[in-house]
Amino acid sequence: MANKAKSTILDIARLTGLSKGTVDRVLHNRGEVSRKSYDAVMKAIQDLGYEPNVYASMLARGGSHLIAVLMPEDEPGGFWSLAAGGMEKALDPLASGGVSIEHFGYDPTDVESLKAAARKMWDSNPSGVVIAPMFREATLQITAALRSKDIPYVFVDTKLDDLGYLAFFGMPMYRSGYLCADQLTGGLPVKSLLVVRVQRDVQRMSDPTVDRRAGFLDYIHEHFPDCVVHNVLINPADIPAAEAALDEFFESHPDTRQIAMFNSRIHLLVPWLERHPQRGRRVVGFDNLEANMQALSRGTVSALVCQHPDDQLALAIKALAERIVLGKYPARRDNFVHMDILTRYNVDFY
Amino acid sequence: MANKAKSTILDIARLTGLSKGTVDRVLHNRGEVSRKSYDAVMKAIQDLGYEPNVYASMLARGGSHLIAVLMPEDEPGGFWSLAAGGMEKALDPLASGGVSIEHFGYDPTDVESLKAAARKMWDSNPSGVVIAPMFREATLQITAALRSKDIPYVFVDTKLDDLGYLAFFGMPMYRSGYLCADQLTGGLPVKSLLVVRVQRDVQRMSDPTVDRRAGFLDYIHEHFPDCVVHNVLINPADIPAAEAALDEFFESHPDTRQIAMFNSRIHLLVPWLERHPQRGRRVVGFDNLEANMQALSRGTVSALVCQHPDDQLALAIKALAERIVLGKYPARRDNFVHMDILTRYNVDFY
DNA sequence: AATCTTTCCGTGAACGTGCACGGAATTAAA
DNA sequence: TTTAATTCCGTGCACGTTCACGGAAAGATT
Repeated sequence: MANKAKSTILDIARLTGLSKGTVDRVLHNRGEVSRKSYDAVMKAIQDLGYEPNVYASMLARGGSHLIAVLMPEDEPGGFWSLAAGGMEKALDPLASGGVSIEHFGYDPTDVESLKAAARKMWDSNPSGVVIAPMFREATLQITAALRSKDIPYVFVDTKLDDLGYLAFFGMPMYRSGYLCADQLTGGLPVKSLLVVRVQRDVQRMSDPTVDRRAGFLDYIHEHFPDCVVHNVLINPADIPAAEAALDEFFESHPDTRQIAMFNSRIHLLVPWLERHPQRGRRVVGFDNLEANMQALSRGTVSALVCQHPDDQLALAIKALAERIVLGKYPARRDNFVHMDILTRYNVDFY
Repeated sequence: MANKAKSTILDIARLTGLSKGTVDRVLHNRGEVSRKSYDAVMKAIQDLGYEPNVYASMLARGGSHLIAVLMPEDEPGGFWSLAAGGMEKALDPLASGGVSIEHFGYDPTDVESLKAAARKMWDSNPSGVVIAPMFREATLQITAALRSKDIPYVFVDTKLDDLGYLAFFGMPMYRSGYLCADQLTGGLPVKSLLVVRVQRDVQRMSDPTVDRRAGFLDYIHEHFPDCVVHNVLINPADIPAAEAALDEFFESHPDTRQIAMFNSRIHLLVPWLERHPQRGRRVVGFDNLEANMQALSRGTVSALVCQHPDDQLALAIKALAERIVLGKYPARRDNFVHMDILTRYNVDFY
């Protein structure tokens, strides 16, 4: 911006009477330079409006920056598999070459597998790490270690009460619950509705959907104080039992027309829903999993609120890459992706 | 992918017994190389799985690629101003340095201004051009000239019946009308509704909203054949007259509750709407203009269907940059951005 | 056979930065 | 004063491409 003719490291050297070696040292502040020279170079950088040439830099360094992704792994078509797709997206052809990405997956229900993944991650000697935290304590240990080695890390999906993170990319969970309730009711009074929830393990994992649930309930209570919110708990591993629970519920509440789920597994209900069609029913779930979108276009599901986990991951990686390669800090530390509403009429273009 | 150790231009030279100069010539196929050598080099490229090093390439070329954007210009906060924001977005820090962008604006109601802008554009000697076409004939002349100079161009927003374009980024107009109708009615039967339309100039400009209107009407006729669709024509330059027209309409149709507009100017109706509140009214418009979003969060407008013109432009520029810098062709030629539904409950995170 | 074209190809200097190496300048220790 | 340690700094090669320049080889023309 300052000078039209892009100034180089050599210009700074000439201007200060130093050599490019010294300039290089202050640019990467790795010491071995006197206070006087340091100040002179800094001033020259300001005056000339110097900006490093990324291409020359990348070329000289010979690439090889590793960004590690520490993220749960699930079945193909699942939420985390969808998110994993964002890694390719981030490897934009123009930006690639210099950075590579490695995915260290772990079982979201098993702390030990996280620790194992973290060890492997550690061995790969990454320049930056993306973390989707599931277990608070274990993750805090990891981030502490990263901080002590000055390795930047960004959170995705869930944020921990940790202060050293470079950035966070996620969804505004409370608001997403609010939005979900609005989509479910269409803004029209409802007497009773059903929320299907998944039984959580006893382990104290971080569960972001509690905020979503709060937003949902607040909307209902604010708009329709008389509405009764029923709950049915299911176990994803035991579908027959889950369907039996639904049968039982609708036996005693045949008039309930609205069904919501707060995680990405609404597709689990689809077979049952399609065997039990109901006039005027509305079903709202979350996230653009392939199975969910199919149910959407068949009309079984009315709407999906999407947070695009792949975009979140891609943005996280990009922020990390900019930090590592250019030393640039993200504009905002906490970034909330926008919530998209998917219906059968706009699902085709996803 | 083929070889782990990234192969270079020099590897190819050694393998073929030629020199890097020759290899370079076939890589950019600018002739001056015998058939035999050409084939040999091509084979070696295949065998080694050679991929050019973008950084070295950019560095050597010394940057300075110009992408010209030939796009209408309107008032601040207008549709095209929003789109223009995508230019910055495209200048991703990691990708920048090599390409610069220049915007050549024109008056969307004046063919002559397009021609003038095209001349300026031509003088800037661009390596690629993004075009948002408004006038068919004049634009076809421009693209013909571009083709004769082998300058790639991509269409944005509207596509012309032109075969030489590199890519197109736009919205599925017909489907967006369909979606709009669904959002307006909520899927529930409606007896009558109002469409507010803008008087078009007589000039034969390309007007993509006719497709949108078709999609809208088809939805209505398919779902609610008894519904009457009323039209009110307004002139954006004469708001008082427009409001008078609305007064007149609702005088004779007091029961009509749903209002739609097919372009981005729904905000023009907002003052009138807020002076004439009506219980149970639904208003649906298009595009995330600042004024529209404010009306949304106040509840005056019920929903907006957004096509993110800025993203379209950013994607277009990116595709062009990849073509110019890397010689890479986009995966798909016709790209439809997804349609986002905005309500007052998810507008905050845009 | 000599000269002139034409076609093809190799050479070498940039591009701007990173980094290892060694050496100068300064200060401390003898 | 000499030597050793320390702090600071300059030199020069490497990274993989691009491109202008000049020249060899082959063919065409006398």
